[in-house]
Amino acid sequence: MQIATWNVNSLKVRLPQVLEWLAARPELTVLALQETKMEDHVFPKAEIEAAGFHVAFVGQKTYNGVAMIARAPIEDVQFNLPNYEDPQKRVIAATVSGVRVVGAYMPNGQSLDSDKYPYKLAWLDAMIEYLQGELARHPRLALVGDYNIAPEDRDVHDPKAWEGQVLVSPPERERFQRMIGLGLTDSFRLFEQAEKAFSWWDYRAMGFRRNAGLRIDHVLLSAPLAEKCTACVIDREARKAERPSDHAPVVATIAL
DNA sequence: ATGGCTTCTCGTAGAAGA
Repeated sequence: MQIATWNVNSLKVRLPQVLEWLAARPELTVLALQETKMEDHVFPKAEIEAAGFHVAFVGQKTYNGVAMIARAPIEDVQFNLPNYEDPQKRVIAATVSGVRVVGAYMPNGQSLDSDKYPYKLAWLDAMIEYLQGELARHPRLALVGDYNIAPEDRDVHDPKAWEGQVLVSPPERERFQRMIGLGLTDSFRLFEQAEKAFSWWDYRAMGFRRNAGLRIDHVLLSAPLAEKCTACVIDREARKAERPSDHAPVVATIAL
């Protein structure tokens, strides 16, 4: 099976790209989307189902919003973190083909001196606590999405320039490592990868052309899945599209 | 690249993203 994640930065704008991308990947089992930026009553459910997919979603106007599109039924859907009261729609979890898939749009944090930074850290703490229970219930678990954390300096185009900034700060990275400590594996690092491999590039300053990016979108796998993972790739081609999202999809292949 | 795009909105400027 293949599990993918993609921050589409508005599904309204990106729906045609998403459907085209899925059509070109018949092996793809489930795709988690972030930043759909739409309320549920305007979500393009009918279009996605007409294309032959199952879909589940939760969103809000302007910000956040997550969804899951799959070729197999999407079962036992849960929205948001049950242990964290939050009006922001950032989490969708469901079982697809026997795998518990947790799709998350983790907070950005804005900057270290912003109110959004302590929110980010508290949110990540709640996610970690939630994952402990989920991993106990679901041995086959994938945590996918936009983490808004570049785990290591090699995930940053210019570590010196980014030092101490949000997305790379030690408290954020420590929380990423705590997720790893729960028994999850960063599937991307199971394999030899090109240097300077990123999943997000700034729209400004020719970020993509200069490869001035960050690797902040991840597919983390529990041990039974990591053992059977045969590939994890970032699809840079999607970032070359007309009107692209600033994020590229990440796809993990698991021999299940 | 020092914030230079892109998206959104009770819109036409400002906030937010990362």
